[in-house]
Formats: sequence, C-alpha cells, structure tokens
Amino acid sequence: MEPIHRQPLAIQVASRIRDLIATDQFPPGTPLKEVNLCKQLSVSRTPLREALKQLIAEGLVEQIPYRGVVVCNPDQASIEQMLELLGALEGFAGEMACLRATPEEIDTIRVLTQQMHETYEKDERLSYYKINQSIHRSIVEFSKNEELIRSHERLNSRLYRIRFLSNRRTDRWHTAIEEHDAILRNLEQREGLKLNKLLREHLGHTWTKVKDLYDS
Amino acid sequence: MEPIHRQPLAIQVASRIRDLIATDQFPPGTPLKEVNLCKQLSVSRTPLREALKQLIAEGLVEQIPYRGVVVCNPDQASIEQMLELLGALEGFAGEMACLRATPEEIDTIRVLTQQMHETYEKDERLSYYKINQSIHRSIVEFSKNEELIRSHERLNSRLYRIRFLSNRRTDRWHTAIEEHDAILRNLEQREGLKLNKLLREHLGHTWTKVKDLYDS
DNA sequence: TGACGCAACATTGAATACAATATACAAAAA
DNA sequence: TTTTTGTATATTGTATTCAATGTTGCGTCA
Repeated sequence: MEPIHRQPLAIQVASRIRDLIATDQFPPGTPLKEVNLCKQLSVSRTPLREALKQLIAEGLVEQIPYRGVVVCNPDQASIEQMLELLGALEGFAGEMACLRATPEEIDTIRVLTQQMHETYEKDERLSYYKINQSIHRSIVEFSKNEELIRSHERLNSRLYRIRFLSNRRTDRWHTAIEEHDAILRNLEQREGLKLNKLLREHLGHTWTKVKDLYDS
Repeated sequence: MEPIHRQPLAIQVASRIRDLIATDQFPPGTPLKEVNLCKQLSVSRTPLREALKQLIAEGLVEQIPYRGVVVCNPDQASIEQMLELLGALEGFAGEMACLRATPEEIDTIRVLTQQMHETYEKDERLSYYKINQSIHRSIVEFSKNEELIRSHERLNSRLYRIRFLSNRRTDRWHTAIEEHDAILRNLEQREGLKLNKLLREHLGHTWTKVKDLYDS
C-alpha cells in the first residue's frame, strides 16, 4: 500500500520559496529577511533557515554572513555558462535516450511536438513554453539516469525565469519549431550523436535570445 | 584587495562531515545522530542541522523523517549512473578545454601526466590516485565554465570513496596510463570531439573496475 | 563643514527548551 | 507460545531565547 509520506516543514518551505523565485514574485536581488518570511509563511525561524540552506546549496540564493540571504541575480556570463552546461546535459541525455527510450516513450515526444505546433499556430505563448519544457524534461527522463535527471532539474529550475522571459521574443519561434521537428526525427531514428549535437545547438540558440533580451 | 571571508559554523561543519564521509570514517549506512555529532564537533544542534540540510541537498546523506540522517550507500545502479554522468561532464569539459585552455594550462596537464608515470613506475598508489584526480579536476577547470566546475566537484566528491577503493585494483593501471597519454595528446592537438569521447570511455572503464570490486 | 566616533537599532548566528514521532521492550490476552 | 498493546525512552522537528555582528544616524570636535 502506498505509504503516507510526511514532509518536514523545511522541505515544504524550501519548495514554496523556490516557486516564489521561479514565478518572479521574488525577483533577483530580493532580500530574504528571516523574520518577514517567518510571518508570511507562518513558520518559525529554524525550519526557514534550514530551507534557506538548501536553496543556497542549489545556487538559487546567496548568503552573505550577517547580512542575510538574497535571490541570486546571475550576470550574463553565468547565464551563458549555465545554458552551456544545460545544453551538454540535455545533449547527453538525448544520446542516452536514443539507446534507452521505449517506442511508447518516443510516442509521447511525438504527441508533445504535435501539440507544440498547435500552440504555435494559435500563438499561445504560455502553453508553448510549458510544452517546450515538457519535451526537454521528457527527453532527459528517458535517459533513465536518475542522477542526470536530478542535475538537469536543478539547473533548469534556476534558468526557469530567464527562459520564460526570453520566450516573449517571437522572432525565433519558427526556427525553434523546426529544431524540435529535427529533434523528434533523430530520436525516432535513434541517431544519438546527431541528437546530442542538435540539442546542444538548440540550447545555444536560447542563449542568443537571452542575450538579445539583456542587450535591449 | 582580497576580502576576509568568515564562514558560518554550518558551512564549516558541513565540510568537516563531508571529509569524514570521503575518508570513510563515516562509512555508508552510518547514522548521523544529532546529539552525538554535536558533542563530537562541539557545536549546538542548530548549525549542525543546517549543515546536514546542505549535505542532503548534495546527495551525500539521506534523511528519513523522524528517523534521522544516514550516510548514503549507493547501489551498483546508482554508481553506474553517477559515473556515466561524471563521464559526460568530464567529456564535455575536455571538449571546452580544447577551445579555451591556454598553452600554459596544457603544460600543467603535461607535467601531471609525467608525474603520473613516475608514481606508476614506483608503484605509489596513493600519489597515483591524487595525481589522477588532479588531472581530471584540472581539465574540468580549464573548461572555464564555473557551473560545470561546481557540478563536477559535487558529483566527484560523492564518488571519491568509491574511486579510491577501486584504485586498489592494479590490473587496469597500465591501460589507464595509456589512456591518460592519449588524453594529453588530444588536448595538445585541441581535438575536442575525440577528447570528449576518450574521457567518457575512460570513466566507463572506471565503472568496470568498480563493478568487479562489488562482484568479488 | 566634514570626518570621526559612539550609541541605538536591526538582523543574523547559535543555543536551548519544548513538542511530536518512532522504536523497543515488557506485560497481558488469545 | 504468539500476538497485541501500552508505556518508556530515544530521537528528530519546531519554537523561542540569547548572543554576536552589521548598519544607520546623530552628535561632537577639528
């Protein structure tokens, strides 16, 4: 029977704050003052502090001794490096997925890619963004490497906000769609090396979008 | 001027425990009881608990609610996956290093590889192990991607103990040395793709060593 | 007027106290 | 004898308190 799993407060608090940062309710630079947050979340300082320690370890926030914790505001160079690493992770995941994904799993990618086309036609940006995320997450999942999945998840969550912002630019939508078609094709044909390269380039293009966003 | 950076107790405690785990003084399965550790480290429970939260986030220990924290004992499958990911990270790092490493940096790899030969001749296993680690760490460093360096560092520290144990088998020493020569050669000639492949295979061989260790 | 020093305040760091939960063991009932 | 159940104990989870440190602003003195 499915066990009931309780989560310590610290864990719950951590994921709540994570969401608040991802959704830009705590934009970069926001100081996370302990007493304030305690009141807002109705917990005492101890579990809150433990939660913050986790977020620090994840690189989502940074701590300056005796001066508190603030939401990280990664500079262009950091973002570029994070995206570069994300590309490497996804590329490798794709390569492994070519070896390990079941036909059924590849089907789900096919369906998602189709849905992506539809949201593109209808100009539904939010849906597009979410489906895009799903596809990438699924590919990583199909690598069947838990460690890789976790690493990707952590890094991706740190980039969630950035990628969301860059999604507002529509000038690269079309090519992105084409790239996704190519990704699907290579996955279907189990062309691991090509898929690896494709995914890395795909993320590289994301960086150019983000860069434009910063420069403008 | 270089700022003086103080470290909160929790940080210090975390790295101490990390060392204790890496050096096998806290072997897998060891329950980390809070009050015991408090006495041994002469700190109170609060900073200790914050430290443990970090280690949990790093995947070095695991927590079961109301039942404490124990040192992780990864099974064969997990180790294989971790090594696979480590190979991907190092491979990618090598590829980037081919683009970004300065000639002086490549020189340091050359020196280290030479030293590795010497320790091999003299049968100095511990030195061999440490130099091997240095080489791999350096290559990752020369990728000039901070995020990649951190990810590698975290994952590598979790595998430190395992790799140390597998180092006791000498039957693959010679081929490992040859592989390192090849790694150096390809780095010198900036053959990114080949180096990537080499490093991944190199780590793959580590896995076969570890596997033998477990099976025997 | 400007710089320095001191003091009050705000905020984090650490320790302790209290509550909730799990485990182990013993006693009682089937 | 075996199973169950209650209780004692150990351990973690949470809240609160106290200490250390950084910051701000005002007042004084050159």
